[in-house]
Amino acid sequence: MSIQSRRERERAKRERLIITAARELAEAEGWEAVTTRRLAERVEYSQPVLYSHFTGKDAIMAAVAVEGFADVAAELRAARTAATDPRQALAAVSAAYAAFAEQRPALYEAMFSLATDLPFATPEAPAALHAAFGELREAVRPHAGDDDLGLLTETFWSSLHGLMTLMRGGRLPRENHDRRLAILVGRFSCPPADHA
Amino acid sequence: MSIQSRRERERAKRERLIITAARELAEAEGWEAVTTRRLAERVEYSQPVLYSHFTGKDAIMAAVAVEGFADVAAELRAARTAATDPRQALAAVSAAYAAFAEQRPALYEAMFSLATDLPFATPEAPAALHAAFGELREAVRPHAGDDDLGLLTETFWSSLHGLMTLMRGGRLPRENHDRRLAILVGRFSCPPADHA
DNA sequence: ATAGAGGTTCTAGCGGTGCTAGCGTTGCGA
DNA sequence: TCGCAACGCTAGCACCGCTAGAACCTCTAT
Repeated sequence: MSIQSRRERERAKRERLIITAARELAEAEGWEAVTTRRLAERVEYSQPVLYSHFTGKDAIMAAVAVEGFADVAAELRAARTAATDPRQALAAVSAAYAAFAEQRPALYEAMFSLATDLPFATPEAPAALHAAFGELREAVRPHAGDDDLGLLTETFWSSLHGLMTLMRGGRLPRENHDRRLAILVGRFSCPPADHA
Repeated sequence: MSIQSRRERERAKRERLIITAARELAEAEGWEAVTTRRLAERVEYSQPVLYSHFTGKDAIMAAVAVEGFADVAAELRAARTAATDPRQALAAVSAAYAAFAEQRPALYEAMFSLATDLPFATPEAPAALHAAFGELREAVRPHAGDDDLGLLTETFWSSLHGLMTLMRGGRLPRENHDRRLAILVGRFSCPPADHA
């Protein structure tokens, strides 16, 4: 019993080691530099050890992504609770989201571009993901007007995601990023009084 | 002179063949199935021939992407000019954009996710790209209010892009796509009367 | 007509990828 | 102390993008 539990502990520790090594390597040199050989070398085990913990490279990236959801949820929460009025809260949360994507590009990529088999808009999705989405939803809530809150949050989140993805891919010039963000917040914090 | 021009014609024809073969293969099986070996086999030449036309696989994808810009520009234009009032025009253009992304996922991916070395927001960008952006801009123009038209268009485009990428990646459920699109159009077709 | 020159295309291979079969070792349990 | 099971390793598979150099084919000039 004791021996087995010790082994399980060591296994879990090694699994954490793999995840953080993958994350560090990705943040330092990008995901294309994260090969199973380099990752194995970094954790000082052979390649097949990775496959005793994860079904494949995708699963490792998914594990890194789950870490990221917890991080972004915390930062969004901090931004939202520090704000005073609803409009400023939306702006602050947007800025926090953008800063996260900008400062941790590889992590962001794992969360929203790679790791395609992660469950998202279902109850099976990681708790941290629900937490992050919840922060966005609370920031959006005062601006819902007649719109469905969940769908509005998804739409706003998509807009933020689009801005960050296109900017990182060189599709949008970096210089006017703040102004674009302000425009987005302005449009979403204007609840359409009447749709007629 | 004649011989040389014939050779150039044949070369150009073969280049078109490569591009369309890459596009068809990508649309049929996704870009991960487009390997230089399979592509070469499909055009019935050996691999090195590809490299006598393009600097690498990235350049082939970029060529496919440029084709896509022309296509999407045409469809956006058709949607915009068929509309009667500004609000409906914005909705129609959005729907056309979404339909394009939905029906040609591989082409869309080449345009906006892969092919990272394409010049975008500069005069050197492909003419078809400017045309596509121009269609969006004209659809957005009546809704600009106090916002800068160019930046507003970029922001709106980002939102559309975010919706489509997240949906294609399984991050958003497909079912409420139309409602999200309607929310987006509603928010952007409501020019904020006062920012105070 | 024919030999040579030049350009074009092919075969073969390099170093890398994700992943895995199967062997050798190690350390626990009887 | 000995057998066995679990574990991690070496070695290798099929594939990737890409390229050097040989082979071939066409056009030119004698």
